Amino acid sequence: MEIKKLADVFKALGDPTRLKIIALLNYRDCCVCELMPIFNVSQPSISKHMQRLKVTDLVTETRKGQWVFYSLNRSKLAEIQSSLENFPDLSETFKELEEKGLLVSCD
Amino acid sequence: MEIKKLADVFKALGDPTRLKIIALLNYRDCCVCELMPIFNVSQPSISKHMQRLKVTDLVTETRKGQWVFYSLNRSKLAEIQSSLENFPDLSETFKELEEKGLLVSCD
DNA sequence: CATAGATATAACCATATGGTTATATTATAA
DNA sequence: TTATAATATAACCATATGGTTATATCTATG
Repeated sequence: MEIKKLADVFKALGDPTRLKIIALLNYRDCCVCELMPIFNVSQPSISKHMQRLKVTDLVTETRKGQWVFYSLNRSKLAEIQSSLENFPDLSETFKELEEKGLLVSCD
Repeated sequence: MEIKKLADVFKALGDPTRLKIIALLNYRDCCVCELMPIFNVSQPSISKHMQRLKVTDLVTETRKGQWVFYSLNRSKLAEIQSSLENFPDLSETFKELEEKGLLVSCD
């Protein structure tokens, strides 16, 4: 995943409320009205968190009657996980710094 | 890791500059003056990013003469990784919701 | 000791974020 | 069709964030 996109996903994970929502969805799909009483926040607040998780592809939604159930996108989580051990190869960047004499040599 | 702390770490990862710094440190330890020319930002900006990565335990620092070299804390990364598949058990939360009749039953 | 280089900190500013209340929108039920 | 429940969106506000410039701190060197 490209760095900017990956940062957006980490930013989405970087909020205690959203992180707990993800832990809850890991247990079972939920709709907004179920999540509301867990967090002491308004309905629009939860709704906005869910949109944020949706646009970053961390959850998917399924309408069931008047409810919208959100599910954890486990494959996205797996993708994030692997991105933490497969960083982009930036050796080219260091080669350029080397050529420009911008690398510190000490010891 | 407790949710609030974990969110702080994800927040630290949730910035393109810091994420690229981490990818660079994955290749080799760096000091602030080496990172500066890579990003088109000021020295204090890089310095603040490094402090942020330091307080979240994502990097460690070692002074070598007038330079401070930052290293990636790989065990912290591993910890983050495992936190993405070991969420806290929140079944108790659902039990309470169940008792209060706050869970939606449909289908 | 005085100077210079590398890094950190302070103070400031524009934008992003996470909450709120008010108001759509959508789907079920009367 | 009208009323109600669930969700989404709009508009707003206080705080966090990421940048800046100016300045302090720390280390090596003349």
